[in-house]
Amino acid sequence: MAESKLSGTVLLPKTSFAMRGQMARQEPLRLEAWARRDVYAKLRAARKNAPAFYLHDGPPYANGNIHIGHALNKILKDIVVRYKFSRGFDAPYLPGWDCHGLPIELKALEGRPGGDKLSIRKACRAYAEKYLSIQREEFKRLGILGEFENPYVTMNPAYQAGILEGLANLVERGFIARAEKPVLWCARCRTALADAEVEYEEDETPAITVKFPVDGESKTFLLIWTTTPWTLPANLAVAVNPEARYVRAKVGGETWIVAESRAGVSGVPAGAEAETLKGSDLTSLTYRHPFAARTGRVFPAGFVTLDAGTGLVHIAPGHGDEDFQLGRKVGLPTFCPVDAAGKLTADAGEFAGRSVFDANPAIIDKLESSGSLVKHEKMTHSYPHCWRCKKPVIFRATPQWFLKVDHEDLRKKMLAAISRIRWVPAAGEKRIAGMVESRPDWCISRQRAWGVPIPAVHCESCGKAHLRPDVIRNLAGRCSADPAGADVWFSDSPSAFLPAGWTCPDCGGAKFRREEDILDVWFDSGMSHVAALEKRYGVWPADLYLEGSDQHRGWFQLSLLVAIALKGHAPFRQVLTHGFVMDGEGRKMSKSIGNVVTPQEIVQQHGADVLRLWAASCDYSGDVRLGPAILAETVDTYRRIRNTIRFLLGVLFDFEPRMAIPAPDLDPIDRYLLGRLVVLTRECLAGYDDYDFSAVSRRLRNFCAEDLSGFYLDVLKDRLYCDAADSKRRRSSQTVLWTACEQILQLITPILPFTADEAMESWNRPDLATAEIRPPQVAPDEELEQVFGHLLRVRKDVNLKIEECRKSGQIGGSLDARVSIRTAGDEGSALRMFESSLPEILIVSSVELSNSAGDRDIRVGRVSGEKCERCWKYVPARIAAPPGLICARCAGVLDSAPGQA
RNA sequence: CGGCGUGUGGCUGAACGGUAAAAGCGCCGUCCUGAUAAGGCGGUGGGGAAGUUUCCCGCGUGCGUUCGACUCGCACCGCGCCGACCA
Repeated sequence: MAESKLSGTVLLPKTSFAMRGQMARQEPLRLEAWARRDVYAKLRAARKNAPAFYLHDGPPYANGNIHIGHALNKILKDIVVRYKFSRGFDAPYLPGWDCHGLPIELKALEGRPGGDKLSIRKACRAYAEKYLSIQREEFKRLGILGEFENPYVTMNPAYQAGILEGLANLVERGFIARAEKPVLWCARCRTALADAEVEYEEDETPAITVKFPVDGESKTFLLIWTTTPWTLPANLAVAVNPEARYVRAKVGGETWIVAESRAGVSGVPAGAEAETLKGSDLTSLTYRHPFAARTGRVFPAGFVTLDAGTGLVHIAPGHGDEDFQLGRKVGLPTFCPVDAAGKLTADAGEFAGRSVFDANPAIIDKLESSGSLVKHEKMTHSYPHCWRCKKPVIFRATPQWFLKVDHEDLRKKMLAAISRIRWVPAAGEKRIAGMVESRPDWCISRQRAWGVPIPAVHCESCGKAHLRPDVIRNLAGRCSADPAGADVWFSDSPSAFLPAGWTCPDCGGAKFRREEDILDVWFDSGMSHVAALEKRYGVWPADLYLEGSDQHRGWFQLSLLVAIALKGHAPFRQVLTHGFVMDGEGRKMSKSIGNVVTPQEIVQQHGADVLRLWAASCDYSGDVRLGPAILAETVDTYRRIRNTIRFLLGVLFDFEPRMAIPAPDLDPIDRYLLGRLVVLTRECLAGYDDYDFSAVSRRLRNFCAEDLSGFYLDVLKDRLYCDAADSKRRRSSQTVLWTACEQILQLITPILPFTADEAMESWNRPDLATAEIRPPQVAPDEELEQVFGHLLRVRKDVNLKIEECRKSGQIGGSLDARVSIRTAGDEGSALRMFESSLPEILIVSSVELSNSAGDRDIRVGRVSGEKCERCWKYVPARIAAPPGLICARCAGVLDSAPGQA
């Protein structure tokens, strides 16, 4: 057993860094250690006077467990934050949560339909708190670094105060106005409904075609069609498609105007004499309302289609969204003669007092008797119903608070600001600009319970609503002081917030009712740059916003809107967006398909670092994919990187910086690798700076696989294992390996913080965790790179020949090989320069080099001689050095250090 | 239906308008057993003649611009995000 004794003289890698990390189990322990050491605070302290980089967090909604999209988003953010720290920035990360809003209110309401506003709000708060805690733990488990113990929370009184202060400033500047807008309304529940609160069911309704007499032309009528006769009392106009073809058809002594393609179904007999014209030809006409004493006009509207009805659309701005939009565009009032109970009001004339659905037959009768009714049919179609009481809902205009997008040129200023922001990817600019251009005024009020109140007061005598900055600020002040926060608006009387003795400036009234509406949740989160970032850090604007691409319409836009209105500047300098997570085939993840991948299961199975590596590997500029195959690949990549680190740590077990060889004295192959390392670092830093993390992770993986495992480390094994421990050759390599290990650990830290930390711990290098990354300071050596270019090409071809030899059974391992190379030119001189190192570089036992007149020629055969029992190379003659027969080099090593091991 | 994106081998993904399938992974074969639940080396798109040397087709589909198109333009299809779904 001579060999086993000789094995003891070989310097094999030694490390406590395990080959398999068991990350799912190890990471939680590491998290505890981070919490104990408070690494986030340490990092911040280490960068106390450094330039800062503020990534401002977009608050997730505190509802449900986190999904893979949350994980992608937070991991990308954490990579940025950790990278910025490693480049010497102070990069605070203040996570936030969005807590108000309908989904939570609906959840909290489940199983407890009753309750007053304050008790509903209490239940909502408890619900949001619960999920905030759950999500916080889930985010922390991913290794996200930040102020998780003191996040910004939109339902916290201090934040609510921030929202209100912002609102007060907007009111003061004249951005907030009250106007009517149609909303989905349940007459039974007497409340506005959100889109999420309606369900569509098949319903039977009347469908009538009605004649509107044209002004100034006798016996000429516009034919309109509707399924909601009760909206006719609110009719103020008719819309036509300006591009469509219409006809004036002669029908029994009358002229009916209708879309050409709809004439038949609208009651025009086939073959009727007809004159065709364009929709735009109709837009100057006026008509008399069929039963109300007023006239209306015909307007062009792109939304008019010809797949139903007559091609002429009855417009009631108080009862339909498109009607409302058109009405606003052309200056029609928002006429809504329907009250909260769904009853027609006095403005509806003879139909006053009837509920809208009862009014239908009465109105049809009236039209019938006045000869205005052309057709009366029944129709079934899907119609919205209240999800609660299951009754059909109506569209009804009610007063709402708006933020005026064109006040003080806000829209123009937004567009100007958009062009000055760095959008990553660049397409984001076009996307958000298009949305801003076409966005309507922002309706900021919601008729719900769970949110920040809009502290307006209504005069009891004249009904006028007053939204006053001083009242808002009073409430803000109360919020800051009272743990109940904005609840005080609902628990206290409105006069408590008014100046003493204040009376209604319109009518002198002294009694006031409080506004019950709350703010849209987008107002909450859109204010975060002041209510969180600026309040907490005194910093404004943020350097970076980083969210999913859906936020172009959401958070990015509304934050921008609020910021430009308040401050005239964008709240961010750069905006980065990522796509959505699809399954392995690029399909949307859905429960019904069963292709949902959760971050929880990946973390549990493979650890957070694998999930982070996946996030870092994908090209997030579009949608990204995640499925079993992709996950398996990520796991393999992780292992490759991990094992390379493990080997580096292993071969550095007996090295310390004091043993380092000065740069000029390094062995050429070590200098070569150092050069590669410089390139690696530069490219990785450039990748990080461009937010191209997939380039970074690919570059790191390739470096580990190709430069290190495939070449450098493989070549080095002989000298690291078999040379004398403190030989210059060995120390030279270790000098560079040391640097390589440092660099790699620092470069992977943003992506694989758990693994990097584990390695630093095993290496006893806690200093690396807070150190800045710097490329090794070495001058590029082009000559050396060229020479190694030649060597690597030759090596490739030698390997091909070796493989042939192996296939034919002549040799097994490459050390069984003897290589002869005939070559010339630059390659020849490069090889000659390294002649004595060629066996090592090629990992063979002997190399003969000769000049070639023509093409390069490589031959490989079985080496003769005897195998050294220590280093396994073949030599002409072995030396007897108990316990075995070894080569001269090995004998020398054992002589100088007999106890080596 | 509209706006904005996106589409390259089994997977992740490269490619100034100029030789496509870079590189990696996976897979297959093989060596090693001193990185060992590791590591090295080699091979690996489809179809057709054919056989170790050539030829044809292949960057979602189809047109177009060009001497030349993965790259530019148009249309269509698939997928995704955001909206509009109505009188």
